[in-house]
Amino acid sequence: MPELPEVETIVKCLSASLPGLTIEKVEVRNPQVIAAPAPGEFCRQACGQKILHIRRRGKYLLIYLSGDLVLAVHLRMTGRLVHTGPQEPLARHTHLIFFLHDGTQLRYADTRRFGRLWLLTPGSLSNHPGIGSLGVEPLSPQFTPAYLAGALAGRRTRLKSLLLDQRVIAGLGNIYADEALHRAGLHPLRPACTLSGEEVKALHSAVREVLREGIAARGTTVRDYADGRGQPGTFQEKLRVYRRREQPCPRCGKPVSRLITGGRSTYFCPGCQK
DNA sequence: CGGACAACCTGGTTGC
DNA sequence: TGCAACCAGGTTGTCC
Repeated sequence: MPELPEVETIVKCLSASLPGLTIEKVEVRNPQVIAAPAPGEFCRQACGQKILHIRRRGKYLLIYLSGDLVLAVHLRMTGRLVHTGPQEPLARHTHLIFFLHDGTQLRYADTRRFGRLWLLTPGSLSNHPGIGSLGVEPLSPQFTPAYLAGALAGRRTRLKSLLLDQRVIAGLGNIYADEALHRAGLHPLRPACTLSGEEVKALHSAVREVLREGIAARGTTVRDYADGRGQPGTFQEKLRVYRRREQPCPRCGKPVSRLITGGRSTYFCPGCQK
C-alpha cells in the first residue's frame, strides 16, 4: 500500500500527537508481525520508553524512543498504524496495540500480515538488511540528475524495475514509478542504459514532481491506505495512468495499456511513452 | 547480471 | 447465486 508519499503523510500525522507520550504496555495479538527481537523481549524493551520523534527512510517509519531504541515499521501492502482513543472500535486484523500513558493507543493493523516491526538501536540501523541497503532519498539534494545517470549507466535492466529497486532510489513503488515514467514520456521496458542526458533529466524531474504532488495530496488511497488518523489520501484523483487501463491518456488521448514486468502490473500510454 | 516466478496472506472484483 | 480466476501501494529467495 504505502509508498514514500503515504509513509511521509503518516509520519507527519503521527508527529503531531505521539512525541512525549510513554509506552505503558504492549498487547501482542499476533506475534507474527514482530520481526525482532522475540515478542517477549520486544515488549519488555518498549515498555516504559518515551516516544521522542518520528522519521521516514524510504518506506520505513522510524519511531525514535528513549533508551536508545528505534521502532522501525514497514507496512508492506496493507499495514496501518493509527493513533486513536481507547473507545474507538478495534479494526479487524489489529495485531499490536501500544498503550500510551495518556490513555490513547497506537494500533498496528494489517489485513495481509506482510508488514513487520523491529525494535532496533539508532546505531544498528545501518546493519538492518532492508534499511541499511536503501539508496538515495529522491527528495533530498543528493538525488541529482548526475546520481540518476550513474545509477542507469551500464544497466540493461528495464526502467520500471530500476525505479522499484530500493537500493537505487528509496521509496518509489508501483504507483509513483508508473506515474513518473508517464510524465517523463519514457517506456517502462526501456533498457536503463539507453537514456540520453535530456531523458535522464526528464525522469529525475518527473520522479521528484510526482512524489511532491503525492505528498501534497496526502497520498493515494486505492483501497486500504489511511494516514495516522485513519483518513484516506486524494492523489488517486490525479493519477494519469496507474489503474486506468483503456481510459484515455490525459496527454495524447490514446487508451492506457497494461503489461506485467517483474511480476508487477505496469500502466503506460503507448502513444506518448515510446 | 537480469528476469520470471513463487511465497508470504486476506479479501475484493470479474467473468462464466 | 455460486464459484473459480484474477487482482492488489512490497519484499525476498530460488531457479534459469
